[in-house]
Amino acid sequence: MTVRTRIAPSPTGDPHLGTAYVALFNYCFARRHGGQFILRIEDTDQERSNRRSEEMILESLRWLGLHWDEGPDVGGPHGPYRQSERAPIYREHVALLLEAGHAFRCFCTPERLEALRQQQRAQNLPLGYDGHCLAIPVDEAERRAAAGEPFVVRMKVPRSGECVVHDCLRGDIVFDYAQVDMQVLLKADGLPTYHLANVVDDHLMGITHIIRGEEWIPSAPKHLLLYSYFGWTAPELCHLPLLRNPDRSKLSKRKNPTSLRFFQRMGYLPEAMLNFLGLMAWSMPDGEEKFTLEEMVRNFDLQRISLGGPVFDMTKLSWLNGRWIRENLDVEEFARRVQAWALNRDYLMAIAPLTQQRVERLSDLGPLTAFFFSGLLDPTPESLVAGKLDAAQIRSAFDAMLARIDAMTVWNRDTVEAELRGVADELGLKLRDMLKPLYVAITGRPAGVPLFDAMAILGKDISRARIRQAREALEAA
RNA sequence: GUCCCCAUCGUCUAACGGUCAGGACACCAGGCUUUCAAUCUGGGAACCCGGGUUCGACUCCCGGUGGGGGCACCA
Repeated sequence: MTVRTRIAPSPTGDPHLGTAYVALFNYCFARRHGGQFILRIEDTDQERSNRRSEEMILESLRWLGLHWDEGPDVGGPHGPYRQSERAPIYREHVALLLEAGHAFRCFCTPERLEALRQQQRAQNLPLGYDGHCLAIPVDEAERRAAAGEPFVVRMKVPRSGECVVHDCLRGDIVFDYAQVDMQVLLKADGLPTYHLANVVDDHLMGITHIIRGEEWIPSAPKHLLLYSYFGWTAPELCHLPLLRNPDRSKLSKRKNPTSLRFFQRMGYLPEAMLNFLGLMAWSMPDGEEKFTLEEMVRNFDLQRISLGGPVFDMTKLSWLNGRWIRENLDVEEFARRVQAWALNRDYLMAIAPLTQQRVERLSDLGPLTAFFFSGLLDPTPESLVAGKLDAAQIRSAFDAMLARIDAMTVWNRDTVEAELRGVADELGLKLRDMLKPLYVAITGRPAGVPLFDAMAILGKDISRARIRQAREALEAA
């Protein structure tokens, strides 16, 4: 049996560091055992999934050099590799479960379910479906469904007994079935939920080892139950510890930069990123900290994973990145990397129109545009509070901006302007007053090229990180 | 609240019953260097607590505490 692993990102936002981390381990495990590594897009959430996000995720994983053997872009014998294109497959499988009595139609309204949850919460009961629609006779359920009444399909779960989940790192984990929810498998829109799609696809795609984040442990019993309902052998399960923020909570974009694009814009090398991710929860047998992807593959062993959730420490990443720059690039290659990073024609052409009118000598360009070629700026509190607003006002303005920026999917001059005007209105501030500290946060100086254009060019990730850093500078003051 | 997972320097980790608990980042002090880096040398810094098991526990078991995650028609 050849080993097959997969990374299955959901295209609902920026390419996440955690995706790269899990992908790396899946990649290494598959390669180490001469197997295949598959990329599958989990876009069953019609509301949140979007193509742009999918493109960015693929782009970032390619940038890192984690090549997949099968995927939506390269195809393969088990396609399609995009779940939204597999709807008929899931419906067939749901029909199988329904027929075998392993699943049932549920006509409960979202309102009823919400009320149920509230009641359970109030009484400190475990949350979960109460089995209301289990009582509906099958022929009646079929009639109502045929008549066009909206419904979902839920899986049946034994009301007693226990389920043993074998995790290859933790050993056996025991759950009472009583605490496993009767999960929705097929949503009212006809698309499957993660739980169903994931099981069906992993089986059909021949996945032998599921290496995923620890957050999935609690739903493993549902997955195992589904495998047994279908009469399939379940893959090996291996749950990786979650990457953490410095405060030890699960790594999140609210607290830290998590977008792979951010790290790219910051000037980290893909080799160093991968190397550092390989240092998260894993170590080389000889303790060596600097290694290539190939070396990691050659030495990879799941048993060397440590289970405490690692804090992602950007300072150490920077040190490692420095080593890669110094030790692995000759001057020629270093120059090429820099050029590809920001001294390329596209980037310069975006900046040129903003600067031409503002220089008297070409040499004025340096100070005027330094912030375009920088990472984080580390502004002082004094420089930020130079305008009409006081520190507290600026802080809340920054908070409001960050909230809006997080929600933005389209990033350009006009959308940035619109959102920032929105923030000023929301806070009852004059745009001009609010923009002054923002200008310093983004460019590090009191004046220069137009702000909205600068933010558009810098991109969402760096812009957001600079605002967050400025906000923190004021906090400390 | 409830279920589950986890627990070594501030951080990433090594150790898989017998080590003065090792390395790395960061920090501090020196050396080298025209500056700054880089680099070299040195330093401080950890086995969460309490019970067992054992001749012997960081290592195994139990309890506590602490941290984290899950509890959606999101993944």
